[in-house]
Amino acid sequence: MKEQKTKDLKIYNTLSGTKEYFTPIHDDHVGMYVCGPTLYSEPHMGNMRTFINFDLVYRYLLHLGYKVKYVRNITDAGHITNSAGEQEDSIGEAARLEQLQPLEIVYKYNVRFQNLQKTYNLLPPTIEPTATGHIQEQIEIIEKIMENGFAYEVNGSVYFDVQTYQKSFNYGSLSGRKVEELENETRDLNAQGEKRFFADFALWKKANDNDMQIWRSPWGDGNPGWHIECTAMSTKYLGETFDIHGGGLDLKFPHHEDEIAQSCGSSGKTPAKFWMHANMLNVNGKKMSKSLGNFFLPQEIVEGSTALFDKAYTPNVLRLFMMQAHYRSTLDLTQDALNASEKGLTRLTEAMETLKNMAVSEKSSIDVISLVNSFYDAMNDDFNAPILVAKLFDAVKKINLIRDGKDSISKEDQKLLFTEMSGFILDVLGLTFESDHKDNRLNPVMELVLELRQQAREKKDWTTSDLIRDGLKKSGISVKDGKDKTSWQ
RNA sequence: GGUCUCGUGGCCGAGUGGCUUAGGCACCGGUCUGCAAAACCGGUUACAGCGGUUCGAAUCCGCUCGAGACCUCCA
Repeated sequence: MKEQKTKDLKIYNTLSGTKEYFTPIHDDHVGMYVCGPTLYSEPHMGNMRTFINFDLVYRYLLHLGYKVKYVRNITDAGHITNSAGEQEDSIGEAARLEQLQPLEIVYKYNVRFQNLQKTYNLLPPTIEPTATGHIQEQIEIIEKIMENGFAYEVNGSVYFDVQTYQKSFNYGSLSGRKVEELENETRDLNAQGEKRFFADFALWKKANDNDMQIWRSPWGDGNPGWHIECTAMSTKYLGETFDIHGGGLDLKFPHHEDEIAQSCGSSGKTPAKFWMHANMLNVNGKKMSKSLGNFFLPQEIVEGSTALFDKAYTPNVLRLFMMQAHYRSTLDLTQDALNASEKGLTRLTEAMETLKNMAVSEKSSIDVISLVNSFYDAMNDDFNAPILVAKLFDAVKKINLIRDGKDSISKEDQKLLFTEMSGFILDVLGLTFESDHKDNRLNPVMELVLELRQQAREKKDWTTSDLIRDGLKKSGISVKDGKDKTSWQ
């Protein structure tokens, strides 16, 4: 089934602005590069959304049977943020604030980031290369660009020469910008500094006196420009051209545009066939961002320690919530929406339990094949996870109807449906079916308490049974009387 | 100021020319239950406004209003 589904995958390509059928460059091998975090602080939930979305992409490609090489970089070298070199680099600034060395900062936040990946059930990329580990590769790419005449040195710094580049290539092809219009768009025209042209960007920046990270180069001591690390590392691990390049929408311009320029300027080739951009996570309609201060830390949400939410949510809830919106749409993070996903997750989980232990019939009254096909069709349409989730809930409704005897399912169909639903829920969406009852000491106690209540109920001693129920309620445990047995949560 | 995107029912959020009642949650009705909750089934509510194209538009075009993103570090 998967083989015939593989060729139907369509991906929205930012380069063309349309959905295109996806065919890997090398048979069933896929090369994917995604821009990772700059580790000057703990990644917030907005950052996580992008990583979760590309985790979905990675997981579905694997599910289809592709062999995927997934490279996601760690930016551990700070970059001077404007061309005049006035602002401190982000990592250096954090290092000063926390009175640590830059690599201590990076290491500290990398440990947290790795933990977050486990918490949110992100599959580890094939490689997570660091910028500081690839300074030499970056220098070599810069030298190639200079050899090709698309860069120039000024006073120990090297800049990409956009005007010369324009004669052979088209700067702005990804973001749909035109160089001649860019000048009018630029808000700050005073930041030209040493550059020949306002749109030129730094490939290498001469060290300042207060720089905490400095490397040697043919042009003297300094540090690499903002965009060159991605070009160096994607080239090293995936080659000059590879299948998919992903990142947050806010990196489209100038970061990804400059990556394309650097690749074309060095190898003459556009690096990726498909460019994918994940949209932003919003809070009250505004992009979650560090500078606005409207961010939640992924760990805080799980711990229930955010000021805006009055309770904790599991990583599963957050994942399902994000999967209910398409990766190219903005998504508003609200407590109501999280509550909705939380309830939905319970329903989905319980239906899977029902399906697993379901009584089967001779024949099916439902069309399992077309149900399963709808899962693939959803994901093949540019990874449309919200449609997939909707189809899964359609299946949930069927499962419940079968359980109630209003529909029936054959043994083969039951097995197929369970396998496919499990595959999509666990492997593709990355959810887990962990039990809520993790406390091994509490479990036997609750069993005992509920047994006592059951005995009271059998004696019609409602006073005692309600006393137990209400008492548990006060400690946050709700009792659910099912048809056969009583459960708790 | 420039470029671009979006505006769907109480909330989140799919859909992009003609039955999608998308889906989740909430709400209402029912089943179940000692009661309540839970669970399950069923149901209601929409396409920012105005105009145009079309046999037909939430979907295409124009205008108005509103929101957001990028142009500076950003996932």
